[in-house]
Amino acid sequence: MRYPFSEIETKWQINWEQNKVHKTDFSNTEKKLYTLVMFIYPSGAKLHCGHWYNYGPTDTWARFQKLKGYNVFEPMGYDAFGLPAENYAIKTGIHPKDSTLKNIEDIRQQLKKIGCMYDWDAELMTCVPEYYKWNQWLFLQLYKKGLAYRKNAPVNWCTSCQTVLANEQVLNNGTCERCNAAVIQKNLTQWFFKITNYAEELLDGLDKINWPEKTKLMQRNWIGKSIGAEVTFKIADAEDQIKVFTTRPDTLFGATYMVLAPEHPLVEKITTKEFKDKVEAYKDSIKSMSEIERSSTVKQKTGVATGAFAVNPANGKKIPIWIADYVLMTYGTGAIMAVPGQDERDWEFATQFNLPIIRTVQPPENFSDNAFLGDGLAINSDFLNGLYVDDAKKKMIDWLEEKKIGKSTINYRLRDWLISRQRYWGTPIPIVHCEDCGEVPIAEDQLPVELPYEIEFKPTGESPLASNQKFINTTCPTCGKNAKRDPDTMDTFVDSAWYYLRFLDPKNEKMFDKNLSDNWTPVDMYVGGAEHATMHLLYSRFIHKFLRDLGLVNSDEPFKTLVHQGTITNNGAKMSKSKGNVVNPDEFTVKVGNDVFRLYLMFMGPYEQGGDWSDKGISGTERFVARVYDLCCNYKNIYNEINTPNKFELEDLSSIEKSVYRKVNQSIAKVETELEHFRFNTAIAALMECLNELTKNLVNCRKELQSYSLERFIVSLAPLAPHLSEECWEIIGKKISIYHKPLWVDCDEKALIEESVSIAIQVGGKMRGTVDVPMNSSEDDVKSAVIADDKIAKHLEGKTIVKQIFVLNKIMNFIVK
RNA sequence: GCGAAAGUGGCGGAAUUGGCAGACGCGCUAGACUUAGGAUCUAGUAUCGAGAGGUGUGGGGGUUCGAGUCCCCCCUUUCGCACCA
Repeated sequence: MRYPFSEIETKWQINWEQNKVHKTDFSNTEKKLYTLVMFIYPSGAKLHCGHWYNYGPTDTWARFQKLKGYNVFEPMGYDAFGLPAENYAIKTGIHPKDSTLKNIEDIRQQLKKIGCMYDWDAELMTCVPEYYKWNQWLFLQLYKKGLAYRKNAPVNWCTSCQTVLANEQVLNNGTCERCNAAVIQKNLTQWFFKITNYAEELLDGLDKINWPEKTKLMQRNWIGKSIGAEVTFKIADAEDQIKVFTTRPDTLFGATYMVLAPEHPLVEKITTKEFKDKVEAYKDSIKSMSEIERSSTVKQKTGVATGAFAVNPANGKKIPIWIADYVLMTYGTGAIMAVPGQDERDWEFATQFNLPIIRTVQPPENFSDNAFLGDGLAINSDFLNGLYVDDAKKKMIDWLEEKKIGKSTINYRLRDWLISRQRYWGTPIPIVHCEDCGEVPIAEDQLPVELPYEIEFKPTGESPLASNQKFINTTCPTCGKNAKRDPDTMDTFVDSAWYYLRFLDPKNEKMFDKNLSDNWTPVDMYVGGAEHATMHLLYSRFIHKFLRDLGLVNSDEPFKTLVHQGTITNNGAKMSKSKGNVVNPDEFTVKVGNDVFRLYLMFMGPYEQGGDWSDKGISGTERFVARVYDLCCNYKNIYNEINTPNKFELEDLSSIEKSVYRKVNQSIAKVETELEHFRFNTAIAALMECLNELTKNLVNCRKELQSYSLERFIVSLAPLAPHLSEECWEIIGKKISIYHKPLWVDCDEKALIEESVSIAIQVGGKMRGTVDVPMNSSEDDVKSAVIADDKIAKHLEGKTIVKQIFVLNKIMNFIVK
C-alpha cells in the first residue's frame, strides 16, 4: 500500500497541537535544554529549501533530546523589521507592516507543516510595539551608562539601501552585506553602541564556549587585539606632538620617518608652505578612490612628504613626516613610526621614496628578504643591543615610561557598533533633540515610541520618519519647548541581539522574565548560518554581557554551543529571491510528504557541509518511508498481542533471531551517537541497514522479538521522521504519542559483541582474503585457519615466512621471502 | 599575498587509534511479477583482465609489515583575512 503521507501528517499535527505535546513546562528545570535556531527573516519570500535545511534537522536533534529525557524548549519567531519589506513597499506601495504580517501568516503555515516541535505559545515577532519597546528600553539603559552615544564620524553608506551600515555589515570587497551595492564613506552624526568597552571580555569569553573554531577565530580576528606601546614624538621646531601606536617598541631606534593618515588633523597644521600644494593634491586624489582601491594590498604605495620633521625620542634624530593612505585614520592613532628594517610595508615605502633604512634586529646569516620580522638580537639600538625582541620590548617600554613619553598599550581593531539607520521599518530611537537641552532621552514610562503607520517612502537618504510631521515634532521632555524626535531607526541586529530571552515569555510586561532567563539561559544549542559570525553572534554576546552587568541575566554568554548548518546552493549559487534561484520546498512536500523531504535533506550529506541542491536521490528516502510503513502494517497490533520483553538472552535465540537482535541494538547505539553530533546522514544509513535486516528476517523471528524490534526501530526513527513514526507506533498497538514522555532505549551491550570476526589476511602487505574465526582468536588459531584455507594458503606456498604481524580481531600479515 | 578546511565510483557520500576502501542511497544492468512499468521484488554494479591476477582515495615523493588516514612538495576548489602599525 502506498504510504498516505498527507492524511497521516495532518492527523499527527492536529494530535500534537490538541494535546499540547510540544508545550514546554518551564517549571521543571532539572534537565532543561534550550534549543534555538536563528529565527526567520520574513523578507517577502516564503520558506525555501535552505530554511527547511536549517529547521528540519535541528528539530530532529531537539526531538532526539526530548526522547532522551531532556525538557526541551524549541521556539520559533520572526525577525520582522528590516529593509526588504521597506524596499518592497517602495516598489509596490504595499505597507511594510501589511506585507510583513501577511508574510508571517503564510510562513507560519509552512513552518507548521515541517512538523517541528515548536512551542507556539512562545512565538514572537520583532515589529510590534510590545517587542521593540524593549529595544528602546535597552537603548536607554545603554545611554544611561554612556554606552549609547552620538558622534560625527566617517561612516559606511550603502548607496542602494540609502542608509549607514556598521563595519560588520560591509563585506571585505567594500560592498553591502545585504544588497552587494557599493559602500562609500560619509561624515555623519550617528548613534553608536560602545561594544569596544567589552572587547577584552568578548575575546576571553570565546575560550569558554563550545563554538566552531572557525567562528571563534573570525571573532578573534574581528576584535583584533594587539599589544604594544604608545610613543609620543615631538615635532621638530614646534610644540605639537604625534602619538603613534606600535607593536614593536623595540625597533624605535630604526624609526627613520613617520607617516600620518591623510585625514589626520595635524596634517594641515604641520605641512610647510612648499609642500602645501602637493599635500592637498594627494588628499584630493585619495578622496576619489574607493575604500577597496585604497586598501588594496597589490596597489603600489603612494604618499607625499609634509616638509615637517619629528624627533625620534630614542636617538634625537630628525626624521621626516609623510602622509600616505596605507596608514588608516580609523586604527590606532592614525599615525605610525616607520621602521623599514623590521616592517615590510615600511620597507616598500622607504625604498620607493629613498628613505633611510636601519636594521635594529640582526637577521640570520642566510637571510635574503627585505624587512626582517623574526626574532633576533637587537643591533644599532644603543641600550637594547644584544637583547632578544621580547626583552628589548620590555626594556624600551620601561625606558619610555620613565621618560614619560610612552607607555604599554593594547589596541583593538573592533569599532563601536553604529546602530542608526536612515530607514522607516525599524525601532524608533527614543531620543528627542531639543535646541536648548540637546539630546534628551524619553522617560522609560513613556515607552514605546511608536512607529507611525502613515509614512511617505522617499529613498532619498533622509529618514522617512523625518518627513512625518506628527511623529517628528514633539516637545522636549525636560523643558517642554518644541523639539524634534530622532528620525532614525535602529539596526535590526539590535532586535536579534536579545530575542532568545524574550522567547521564554514573549508577553512579559518586562523586557523578559528574569526568573525564567536565570533558569533557562544560556541557550544550550544554537543553530544558524556561519554568515552571522561577526555580526549577530558578536552583537548578542555584547548585549548579553551588558544585561548581565545590569543584573538581568546570570550568565556570561548567550549561546553555550553553536552549530552552523551548511549552505544549500542551487547551481553553485546561494538561494535568494533576487537571484531567482530559490527552490520551493512545497513543490516536493506535496508530492512526497514532509517526513520524506526532511529525511532527504538530512541524508544528502554532512549537516555542516550543505551542498548543491538536487532532487535526484529523493526517491531513496521515499522508498525507505514506504517500506517502513509497509513493514509495520504487516505487524498491526502486535504489541497488544504479546508481552514484549525488554531484553533477550542471546543463547535463547536462533541464528536468524540473533542477527536481528544484534542489528536492532547496533542501530540504536549508532543512531544515538550520530544524532548527538548532528550526523544525520549516517544515522539514517544505520536505520536503512536495520530496515533491510528487518524486512529480510523479521518474519522468521518469534513474536516477542518482532514486537521488540519494531518498537525499538520506531523509537530510533522517531526524531528523524516524526509523523511516520507516530503512525507506525500506533499501528503496532501503542496508545500514546511517542513524544508524551521520554522513552529512548538503551541498547543491550551484550548484543553489540559479535561472536565471530572476519580477519583480513595479507601476504607481503597485499590482501589475499579473509578468514572467519571466533572473536579474540589467538595468533596461532588464525594461522591454522589460514593454512586450512586453500585460496589463501597457496600464496604462502614455497615461501619462507620471515615475520608475521598479528592484530587481534583485525588483521594478520605474513612477510615472506 | 596570508591563513583554514576540503579533494574518494557515473552521482550524493561512508570508513575509532594507520589495519578488508567504496557503508547507505541515487543511477545503471539483468531477471521476476505484470496489459503496461517511470510501481514492487530479486541479483549485480570502482576499474583493467576470459582467468589467475593487476591497478585504484587530486598529482609527485617519503615513513611503515601495512597509508584515504601520518610527513614533505605541487595542483584545484571553498571559506576567512587582506596595508590593523
